[in-house]
Amino acid sequence: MAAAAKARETRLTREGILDAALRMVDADGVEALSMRKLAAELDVNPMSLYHHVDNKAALLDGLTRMVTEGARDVVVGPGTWQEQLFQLAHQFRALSLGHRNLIRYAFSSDDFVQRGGPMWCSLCAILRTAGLDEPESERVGAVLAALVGGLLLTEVNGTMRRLIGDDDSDDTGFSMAVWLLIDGVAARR
Amino acid sequence: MAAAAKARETRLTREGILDAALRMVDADGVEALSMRKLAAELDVNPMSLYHHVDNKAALLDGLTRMVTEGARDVVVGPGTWQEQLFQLAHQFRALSLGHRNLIRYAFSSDDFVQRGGPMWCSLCAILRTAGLDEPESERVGAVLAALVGGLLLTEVNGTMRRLIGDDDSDDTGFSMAVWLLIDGVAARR
DNA sequence: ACCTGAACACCGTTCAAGT
DNA sequence: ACCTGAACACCGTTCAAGT
Repeated sequence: MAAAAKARETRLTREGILDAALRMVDADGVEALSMRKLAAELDVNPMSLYHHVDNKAALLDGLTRMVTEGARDVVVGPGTWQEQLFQLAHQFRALSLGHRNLIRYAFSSDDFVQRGGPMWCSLCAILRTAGLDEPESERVGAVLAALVGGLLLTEVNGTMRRLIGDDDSDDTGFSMAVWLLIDGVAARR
Repeated sequence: MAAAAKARETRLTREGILDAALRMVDADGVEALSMRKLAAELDVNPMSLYHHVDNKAALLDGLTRMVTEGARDVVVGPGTWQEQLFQLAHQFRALSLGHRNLIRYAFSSDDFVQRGGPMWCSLCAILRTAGLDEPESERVGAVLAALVGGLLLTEVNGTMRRLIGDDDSDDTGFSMAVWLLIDGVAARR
């Protein structure tokens, strides 16, 4: 109704929808997100959403796209390739922990780790400075991306915490895993 | 109705429900499983299911329990600890690929890899024969269980296939990852 | 162009009633 | 003890109507 529209400070927008949806997912998980509750949150008719988003699947896709965009500009400082790899992994960890519920969902579907995506590229770059040749660094980069991706899931879904007692602040399990990977890479040089 | 009950060769049973549910999940994924469709498949009133299963969540839980039970009796032949680790990983891979849809769901929730579970125990045993002492083999075992669990998810959700071209029959990506892990373990001895 | 209400085809689950 | 039908409170989404 016009009253509600006027009550909102601004017109309904795709960005506003995504923001509200992400807040809901962060708070209560993907399964708690419904088009109808989202509309209620925005004080809007459920059907209004469909003017800005194709459907619920597209909405969730937009959400993961939005969050993984944040990985586009992770940057590692100077240091040995081991230190760089360690830093990189921890940056991705921090990013993932910021939106655990969404990451958990996104990674169980298949498009979280992307060939040519930020994670994959950063890995390959570091591997080349480690002394791996071009084709080998591509192969190892892909394998490592998969391994780190899987590792991140064990962080966001609580497996790591259950197995090691690892926590958002205590990252011993995660760090151990990353060092193990680094040693594995070292054996390939 | 009595006719339907008589038409069924046997009375409705928890096991029969789980079997049918697993078939549906294997065929079309967890999201395609509904209590109502499952009941239709079994030629039964939807509500009859609730006499054998608490609710849908319990049903899915029972399903994962059923499938992961299969891991209870994986066995590795003789050989070096490296070969044994390699074998073990591949057995879990085969097990996972047999029920990709369910595994994908189970692992995005948090109770797929269990401390003291079959995967974790087998890993620890092998690690001790590799020469790691008791506490170290526990730590490394947990980390490795998380890593292999994550790796398996990249197999069932198609990430590995996308990154490497790995397939059910072609396991180059998976094998590379496992060897990298093995080398990482070797560095810890 | 954007928003809305009514409607459709689904869900999981409770509860009282049947056998 | 097991099964059932009706009912409740939800879903996502389409479509015709409003501004």
